[in-house]
Amino acid sequence: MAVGQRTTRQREAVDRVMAQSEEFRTAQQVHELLRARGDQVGLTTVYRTLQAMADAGEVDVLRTGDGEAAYRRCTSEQHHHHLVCTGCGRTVEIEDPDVHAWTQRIGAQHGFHDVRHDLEIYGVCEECWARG
Amino acid sequence: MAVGQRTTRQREAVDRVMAQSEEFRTAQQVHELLRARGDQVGLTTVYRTLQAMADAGEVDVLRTGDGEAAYRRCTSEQHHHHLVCTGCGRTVEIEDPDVHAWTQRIGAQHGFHDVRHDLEIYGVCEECWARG
DNA sequence: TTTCCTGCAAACCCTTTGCACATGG
DNA sequence: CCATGTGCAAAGGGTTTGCAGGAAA
Repeated sequence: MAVGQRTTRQREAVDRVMAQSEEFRTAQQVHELLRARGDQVGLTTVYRTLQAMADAGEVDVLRTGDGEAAYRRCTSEQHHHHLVCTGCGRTVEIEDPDVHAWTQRIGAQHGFHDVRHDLEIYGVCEECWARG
Repeated sequence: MAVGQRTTRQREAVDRVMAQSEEFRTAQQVHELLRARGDQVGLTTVYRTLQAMADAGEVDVLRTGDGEAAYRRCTSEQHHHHLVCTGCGRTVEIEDPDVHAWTQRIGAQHGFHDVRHDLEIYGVCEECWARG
């Protein structure tokens, strides 16, 4: 848990669900999973908790093709990107050997401070491609 | 214009706006730009036209961080990225020597087809930094 | 006890859809 | 003509917020 937050039944439940999988899940999916396992947590709280976790850097966020926010536990502290299938949403985590350093260099060259970047890679995975 | 579509004042207006810039714009921004230049086009029509253009492969689509769809004219020009100042919005165009090739390689390694990517670099430019 | 958290309901906001009218071909 | 496009208004759907009650510290 991030500092400055209280330990509540609801947050522990969300933590547990996020901890047990590496898949991206929307807030609604997390909420449904919680219901399924008997943890009663309000949808609002799920939204707020996931946002807090994202702010704290505990989970990654991305937007699905139809505009939903999807969250997934960070599996590596190291800077990385995601290769996302636009067909099924399957995601592969990609280590980033060079891009980060390159963007820092570019930013510095142009006198920019506090440089960061967003990189998402999209494609159609083998299965979805075969399926048509 | 894509085949099988009628040429209307509204579509020509949207085409014109999209043609004159390489920036990503949301439907609402396009609508506002049209109003500003005196082209009266309904927001609904802007949405429908941009979707049609996306289906026809005339524009690229991506989702912004807060879930809006953003559209940009497909450019056959060289692939490049933008270094954007989060203070004043100033943008520097950056040539991309390696990132594109790298993402293609990564996608292929994981069996992905039709691989593309979005990369935006953010920072605070010298002036904004000095200004505090 | 004080401060933060929760959850319901309602508000929000972008986007899509139903429908009657307008218009390109 | 008539198939397609347009625009208003209303519905959709995910997400956020106001607020009163509840729980952690």
